[in-house]
Amino acid sequence: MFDRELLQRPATEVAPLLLGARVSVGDVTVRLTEVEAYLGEQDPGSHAFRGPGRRNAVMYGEPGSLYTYFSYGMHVCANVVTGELGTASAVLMRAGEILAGIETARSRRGTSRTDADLARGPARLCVALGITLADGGLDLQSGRVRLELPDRVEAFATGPRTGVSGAGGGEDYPWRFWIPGDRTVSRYLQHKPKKGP
DNA sequence: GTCGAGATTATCT
DNA sequence: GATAATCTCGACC
Repeated sequence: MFDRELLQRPATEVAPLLLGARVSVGDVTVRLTEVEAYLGEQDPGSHAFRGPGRRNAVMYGEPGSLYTYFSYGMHVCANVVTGELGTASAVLMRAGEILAGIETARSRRGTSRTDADLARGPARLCVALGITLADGGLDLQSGRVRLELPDRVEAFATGPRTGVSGAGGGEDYPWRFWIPGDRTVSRYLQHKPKKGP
């Protein structure tokens, strides 16, 4: 199913609902196991914090669109745009489990050894699905990239965002959501225990 | 299995 | 010119 009204809610509410959702591109289908919420201009960790720009314009647009961006030069990451028109909230798809088209995904990601690695991480997910910058702004209901929401809400866990530099990371923004116990959840996002006194 | 450091380019100031 | 919502690789247990 694809409920656009559901996607008009703030990213922090939509994010847990996207867990277990299926994303399909061509022959490849992925089940989302980890996502992260970004609340636009009120969120210091968001690309939209400093206002609209060429890169993040899609985030201000229709909920249910695909927002793609380049990070660290070589990597592409994909978001689902949420919130009402004019708000810059979005949910970053961080990891997933390949349900179909695993051979296509494998051939695109020659470096992965295990199947669990194929879509573990935002950039890997995009490579496995074949999402590029050219797919940014597409409609997730009718475009090349399809999103299908789960029938039932999965059990989920929350935690602080990591990978966000400067303000916006840490415990003040516990907007990371994942399915507990899933092996496709990125390891470096798990709680890092510290050896302390 | 886990941990730590380096690479690389679109986008914005 | 600085910045970044990351990945890969090598070293170690």
